[in-house]
Amino acid sequence: MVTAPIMSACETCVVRNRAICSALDTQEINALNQLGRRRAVTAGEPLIWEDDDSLLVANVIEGVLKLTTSTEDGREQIVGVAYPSDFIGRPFGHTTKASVVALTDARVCVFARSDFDRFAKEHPELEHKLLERTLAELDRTRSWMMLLGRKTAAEKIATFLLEMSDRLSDNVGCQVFPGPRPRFTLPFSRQQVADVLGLTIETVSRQFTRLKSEGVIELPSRREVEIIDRAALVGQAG
Amino acid sequence: MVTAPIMSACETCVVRNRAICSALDTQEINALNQLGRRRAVTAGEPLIWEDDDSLLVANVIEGVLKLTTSTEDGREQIVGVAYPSDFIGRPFGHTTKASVVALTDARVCVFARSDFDRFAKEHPELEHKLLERTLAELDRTRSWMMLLGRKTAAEKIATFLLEMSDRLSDNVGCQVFPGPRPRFTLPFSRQQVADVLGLTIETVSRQFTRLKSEGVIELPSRREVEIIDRAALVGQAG
DNA sequence: CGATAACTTGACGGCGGTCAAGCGGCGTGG
DNA sequence: CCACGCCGCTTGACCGCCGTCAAGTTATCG
Repeated sequence: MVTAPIMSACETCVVRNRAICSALDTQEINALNQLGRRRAVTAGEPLIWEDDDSLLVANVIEGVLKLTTSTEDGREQIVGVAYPSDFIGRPFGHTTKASVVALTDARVCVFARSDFDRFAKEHPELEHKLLERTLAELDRTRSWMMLLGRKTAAEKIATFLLEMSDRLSDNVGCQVFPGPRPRFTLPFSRQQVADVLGLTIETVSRQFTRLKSEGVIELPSRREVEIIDRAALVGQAG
Repeated sequence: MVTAPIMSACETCVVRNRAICSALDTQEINALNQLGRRRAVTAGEPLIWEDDDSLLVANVIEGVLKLTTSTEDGREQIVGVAYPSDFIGRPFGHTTKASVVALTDARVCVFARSDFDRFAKEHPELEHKLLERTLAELDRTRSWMMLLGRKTAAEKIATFLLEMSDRLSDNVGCQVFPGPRPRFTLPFSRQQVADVLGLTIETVSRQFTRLKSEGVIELPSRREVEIIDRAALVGQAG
């Protein structure tokens, strides 16, 4: 029986060239591959718990996950959303303050934090990628603070739909006509949209209905959104 | 006349061992010193404008600065606060989406972004420090999202006062009795407190008055706060 | 086809925003 | 030293957005 050449799963990984792994050459990525393992997470399944010892870090290969914090009395706020090629977890010696739960079925590439920390310190190029990613995430998070602190429900919904349109079309890869597609499937339930925007489920529902009745969007099914009048959304986004 | 030994200003800098510079040895910091310059910023003076080309990055030596974003119609949200030893600005090729304005008279150590970027890539230890700092800032920002999205005005104010108490006592350096001091001077006006918490100035004022009348805090002057009943604040922080 | 969860819709009320007036501390100038 | 004016803050009255509570409707799955 002929054995295939030794080759890590990384080399055929769909996010090989987009995740922080892109900083590594073949030899390095094989070394990293030894430390990690692939793992499937089904929709709704948690990957990391709030106030966990944060033993895990991971790259998202496929699917969408939410990062949340909660108050003791059960109020929840989604503080981040991780898409394919995103990095999740908290390296370098701190406990996470966010839970990570899969929104869709997902595949991730997980590492023990201690292993990852050690490997990263020995590979500055990897750390540089991680730094760029973290800086970008901080930018995004800060613009979301503006939304949470100062925008009305209508503005929040409009901004959210525009962002989803951008984000989800990014993940399509190559489109014949570039730019956000007018139609997409939300990875969020109504309650989760509310948790992203700091609203209640009823307010989210009412705003969706309003936009539909104004002819700005169409709602083919519960999870699908089609943007009919993008300019109107931009106008309402504040 | 006897000349003093050549020595960069960095070596006597008060944040030498706390800022990201602590990653560098004497020779390296002298090289970095060649690239930067010290600058005084008076209270209210801007250092970086929103949507700027982000030509500057800086370390805070002394004072407090705010990072803000605004909507076109003038609503403002403070998305971050920089204290001594904090790093400000956006390295690695992106425009900032936040303005930076001094809240108190401040001294910073500024670099052209391009110079800093180049230097950082050649000094992985510096990048590592910057990464740790950015990760910590992201954690803080995310917990602030919880506050903005899900907490009531009373909870916001209580959380804010506790955070200020922690932050400002940190900067005292060595205290005989460790732990947050019960009294401090706010670097914020009422309007700025409102901009941090996503409230209006009137609501902030009313909440302060309420806490005072409940005997939880004392307000010796407009900018000073004394925490009388810390447990009550913790209880109200949600 | 029924059960269950997710969502929508309606009625109502309260938190916090808006508008407006009053207060007070501080700096300036007489 | 005191009078004045300004600016930041406080307080009050009112109201609207959005949260709460409840009922009705639609998808989904056994």
